[in-house]
Amino acid sequence: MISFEGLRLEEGQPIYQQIVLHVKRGVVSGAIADGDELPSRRILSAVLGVNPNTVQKACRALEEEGLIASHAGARSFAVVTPEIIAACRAELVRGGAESWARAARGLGLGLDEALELIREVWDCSKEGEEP
Amino acid sequence: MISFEGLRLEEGQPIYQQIVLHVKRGVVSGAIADGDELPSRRILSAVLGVNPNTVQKACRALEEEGLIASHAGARSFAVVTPEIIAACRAELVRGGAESWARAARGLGLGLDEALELIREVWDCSKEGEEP
DNA sequence: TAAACCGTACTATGCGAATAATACAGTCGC
DNA sequence: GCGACTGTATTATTCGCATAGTACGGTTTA
Repeated sequence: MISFEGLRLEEGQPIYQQIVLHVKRGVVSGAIADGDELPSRRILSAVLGVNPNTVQKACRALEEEGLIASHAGARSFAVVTPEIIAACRAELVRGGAESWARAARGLGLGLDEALELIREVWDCSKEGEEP
Repeated sequence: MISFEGLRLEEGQPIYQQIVLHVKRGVVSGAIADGDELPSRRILSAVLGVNPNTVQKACRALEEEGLIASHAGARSFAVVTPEIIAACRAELVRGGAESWARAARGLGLGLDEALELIREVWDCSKEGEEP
């Protein structure tokens, strides 16, 4: 069963996108394997404290991207292939790195400064991680 | 006069926040100096192709943060102090670095992999820069 | 088979962002 | 002083996100 315990909803971004992102992170980190079952729409919405329609919207998006498969009437389950893992990894890590690098360059940072900054905040980012 | 030529509006984020971000980037990169005049709300809204109220909302936010000063009836101008530059720099670069580092760690990357990824996308981010 | 669960769809409502169209008062240059 | 500009405020409308409630048909399982 796919876990949504670590999902902390934040405002400023659509909830259904945060749910999609949580699944993609799980796929990339290996927490979600091929064939893993999703909680039902109703149960997941109760767990997250959001509306079932919001969960359904996220599931619809996930199915359109091929990350889950839904048989009307039965539980949905994850579809994880090496191609999907690679696609999610590229989207999540590399996409974020590119946008940050572009921003840093636009702000006048050099490569060495950027690398040093990452080194600094890397240790900082260790604090506050869940056990 | 503060330039907004390089501002390319994207959907998915409130326009007024993008305007605020553009000004902060200009302050950090040195493109905006203390006392620089802003285009009028009406002219800027025409240039960006958005509603004057949206520009006004951005200007209101900028004034509340102390980045611009507005005398009712006269042109607004930028207020750039070393403290403001430091604050903007911290908010823009370090904030982005922290969030990306946290995401990369959550995805199972190590520091060395993260640094290597930044090195890769750094060259990639050079392409597509405006002259 | 029948109850309990599942995915899916639909309409209605509230809210914030953005748009649109004004209106008013203060400042500047002639 | 006067006209052209400025910042500021107001109301109404549209759109996407989230909520709320309900309904239908398929699947599972006891």
